[in-house]
Amino acid sequence: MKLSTRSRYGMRAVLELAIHYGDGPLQIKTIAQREGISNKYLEQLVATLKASGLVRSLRGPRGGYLLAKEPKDITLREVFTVLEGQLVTVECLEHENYCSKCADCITRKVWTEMQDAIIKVLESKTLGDLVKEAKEKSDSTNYQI
Amino acid sequence: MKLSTRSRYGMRAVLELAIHYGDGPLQIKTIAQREGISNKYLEQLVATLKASGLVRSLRGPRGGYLLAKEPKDITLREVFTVLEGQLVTVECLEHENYCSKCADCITRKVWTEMQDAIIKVLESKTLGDLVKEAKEKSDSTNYQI
DNA sequence: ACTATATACTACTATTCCAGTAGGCTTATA
DNA sequence: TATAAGCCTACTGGAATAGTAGTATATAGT
Repeated sequence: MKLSTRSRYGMRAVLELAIHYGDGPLQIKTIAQREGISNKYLEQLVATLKASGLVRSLRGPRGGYLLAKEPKDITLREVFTVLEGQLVTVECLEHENYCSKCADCITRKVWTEMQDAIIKVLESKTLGDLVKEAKEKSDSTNYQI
Repeated sequence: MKLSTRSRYGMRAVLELAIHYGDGPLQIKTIAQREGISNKYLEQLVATLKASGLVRSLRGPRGGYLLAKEPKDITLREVFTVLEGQLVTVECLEHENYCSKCADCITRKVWTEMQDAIIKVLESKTLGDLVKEAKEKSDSTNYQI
């Protein structure tokens, strides 16, 4: 059960957009450089985010990407779901089929609880919260210098 | 983020062992048949479980597998960890490296919380609990018949 | 109008992991 | 000693991951 780079890179990129929310568009190459991610690969990830409506873009020189909503109005669950496809640990959680195996149904309940726990964490946080954390962090860093 | 069949099959197999704890060894083919899993594939999964010490085996005719401990003394976390390798969503949660990227560290904190939530769920349940659920379930089923 | 700079779109690819299959070897019981 | 179990190793098709590459398109500034 590992997170793919999709989720990790994607979440970081979105956080960058959130941190610079209100400063005009941010370009792929800027984010990619800053986060040490492949330019072209990130382009594809961001395309997914754009398709979902979470992010919008401006083409041409001085263009780039922006969050479509305020950071405080975007939960991590939204971002994660877009990046990771669906937040489903087992298929049968979605397709409500009849299930003949007893042990299967019991364990399925476990997976459901696991999934709910994940959702709860992601739902409880917005990009705004992360931005705040990031700001606090850089503040304390500056303090030490 | 999908569960592999390793975890799902493995957990179901272990639950079978737990349900029949005290009844002598249970054979691979029995479990595989009962759960609709490939015989040979399950054999490999159970081998992992045995290597971890969670399960022990008896060779020869009338042999099979048994839980090494009482169901009530085995948490789902133990089982899951053995099956899924490590319960790590991101590498850097383990390898405590210096991390130069700000957004990375912030998101990393999110992944940590997510992982902790998963662990909490799995740690709070033992195989004994699942056995109880399974028993209750089959009881109520019998009632209806 | 031209040019530079950005996104948009599509196709390809190497590598790894998943989910098995196959088959011979070893051990213990009846 | 036959046979029924686990033990061990190798192989394999297919899908997903993590990219790379190249071209098309839009637009801001000159």
